[in-house]
Amino acid sequence: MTRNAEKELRAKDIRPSYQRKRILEYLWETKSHPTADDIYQKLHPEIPTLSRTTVYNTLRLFEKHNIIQSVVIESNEMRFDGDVSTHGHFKCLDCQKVLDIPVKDKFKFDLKDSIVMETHIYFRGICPACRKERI
Amino acid sequence: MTRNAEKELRAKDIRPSYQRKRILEYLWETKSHPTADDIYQKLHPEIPTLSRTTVYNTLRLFEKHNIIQSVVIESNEMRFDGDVSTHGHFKCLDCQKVLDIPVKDKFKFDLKDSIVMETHIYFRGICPACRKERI
DNA sequence: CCTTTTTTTGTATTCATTACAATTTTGTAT
DNA sequence: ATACAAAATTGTAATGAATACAAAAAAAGG
Ligand SMILES: [Mn+2]
Ligand SMILES: [Mn+2]
Ligand SMILES: [Zn+2]
Ligand SMILES: [Zn+2]
Repeated sequence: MTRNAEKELRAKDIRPSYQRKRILEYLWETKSHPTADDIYQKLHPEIPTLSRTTVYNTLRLFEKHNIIQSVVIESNEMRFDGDVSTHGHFKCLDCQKVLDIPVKDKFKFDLKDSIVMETHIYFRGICPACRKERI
Repeated sequence: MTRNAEKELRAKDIRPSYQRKRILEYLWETKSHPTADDIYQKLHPEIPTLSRTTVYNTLRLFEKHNIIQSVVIESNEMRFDGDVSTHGHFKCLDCQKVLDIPVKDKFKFDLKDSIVMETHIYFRGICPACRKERI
């Protein structure tokens, strides 16, 4: 099942420009949780006129429409995720990668008097690959 | 039970200067999860010579020694917490306050191949007080 | 005292993000 | 196709939290 960026953008009343389509497609195909600049660096060769501002604008637009979500772990880098389902993240302090962590939704918090709009769970530590390398 | 900042700093081999003591005491007595600048604004009248740099330096030093923890919810504001126990946070999108949320540690994630050093859980939404005001 | 080490301070710098205005592209009607 | 209006993109300037740096002040140990 391969998703259609153009259709999904139209469904949200967002004009499917080439830049927007490629940014969305890239977020769908990567699991690296890239920063805005990562996305710019990746797409710039393919779209030579691409501007960083467009990347930032597009990401903000997509997030507002719940097409993507931002992942904030370090205060100096906002990462983006094409998977908007509630799931956790693991940031490796060694290789700096951010990995997905499945979250069992059994886990319920007692926030009865609040309105919860977003749930964020993340861990920091050493990922399996880096742990092995340490022997 | 009122904690002694001077003693606890000495125990970690950190010289208990007046600035350091007051920053730590303030983080213990407030539950607001202040930013570095909040702390500066609060203590500046009492310590007229206080520098923002000292606040930043001190917070970084304290975090490295696990005396405090930083709470990152928005990518443009690092907040600080004198409570280093694992607990969740709730950021109200209305009044902008960050509240503590008790986290039952029954909740276990299957991260068997990783080394987990930090666990962070936070929510975004509308806090009980703001919800009431909305009638 | 004097000397060395540590801490604090003010200023300069960095860098991710946002603001803004000009240019380009797209959509629609003539 | 052409003309015009609306929307998207772009480059540059501005913002602001955090850090780097070096000088000044304070503390420690004789
Ligand atoms: Mn993810
Ligand atoms: Mn807290
Ligand atoms: Zn790793
Ligand atoms: Zn509120």
